Amino acid sequence: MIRPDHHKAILAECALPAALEAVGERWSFLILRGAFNGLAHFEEFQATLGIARNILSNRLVRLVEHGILRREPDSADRRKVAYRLTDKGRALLPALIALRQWGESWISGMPSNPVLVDRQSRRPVAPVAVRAADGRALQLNELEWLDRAELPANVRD
Amino acid sequence: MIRPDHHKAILAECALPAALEAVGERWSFLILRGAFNGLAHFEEFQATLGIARNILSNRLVRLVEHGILRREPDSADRRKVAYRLTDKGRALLPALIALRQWGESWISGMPSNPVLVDRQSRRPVAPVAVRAADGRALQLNELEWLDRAELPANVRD
DNA sequence: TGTGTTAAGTAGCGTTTCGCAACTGAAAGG
DNA sequence: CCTTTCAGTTGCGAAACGCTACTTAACACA
Repeated sequence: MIRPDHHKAILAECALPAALEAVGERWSFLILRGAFNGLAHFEEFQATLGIARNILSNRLVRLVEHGILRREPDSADRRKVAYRLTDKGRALLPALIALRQWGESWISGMPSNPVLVDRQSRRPVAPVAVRAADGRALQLNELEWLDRAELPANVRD
Repeated sequence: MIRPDHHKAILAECALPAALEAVGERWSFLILRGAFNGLAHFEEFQATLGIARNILSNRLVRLVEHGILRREPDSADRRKVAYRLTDKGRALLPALIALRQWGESWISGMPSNPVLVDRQSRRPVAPVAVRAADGRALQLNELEWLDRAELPANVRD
């Protein structure tokens, strides 16, 4: 158990605030969802999401600054600019899917469209879960928060 | 592949906007992280997170309205109120951990504290990943977005 | 070469949300 | 009583958001 007087110090060492600073704004996740679904151009995002143009502009700049999207001008048509996911951006898929699945289960109550499927089986992906190193899905009562200093030394890094 | 003219209609059927409406505000995830770490009282959240009191008050009300936290007055000391995670709130753990792990890998570059460990092995949990129904972790190139209508009928629901 | 259209923004302006600090009110505690 | 604690609320300035209109550069084609 974590001692109450250490909560503040401990929670400051968490990467969650840093992550939220990059993608925590209202539209960021929706822009990323669009990108995962193949949107790439300013006008595509704008028309699809219905986001205000100045906000979209601002979010795209910020996502590029954070290295989540890459801004690549089209050499064939120099009016066009494509915003594409970087590896860093693609790495957000589990978080995005986890959030979407939560919405399906606990808010909308129905499966979203489009469905993310495994290309081989063409079946929907499994629910995103927290798992042990060996792959077992873990419930909350099988989990525990541990101060890093209390970790067995061999797994500390 | 999804036809461009259907993007708007299709993305409207997604549960992500609904999820973000519930937990997409700036402090919501940090409040939840606090709750997962055992915080329960107004003053605890306020002192630990350094959030403005009016914002905290507003967020707690909203999270309770969404059924993510439960507001339970303390029968022994009637000044005190405990905010505790509901099942709906607890179900957000995978999304929260996925986001935190992304921050560790791509922003802070170091493991966060406290560490979430499997109680049995006392080792950190595995990276949250998108997996096939059989448990295989899937890369982005093994995934595909499919319109629900194109799903094999036997797995459509 | 002029005319119209498209892509990607920018600018102006009102509304909403955020954040700080000070205040309130009820309930312990001594 | 008198003080402290807990959980908020209020007032007000600053920042973010959203709508609409405007701009700028680059095609397209006659």
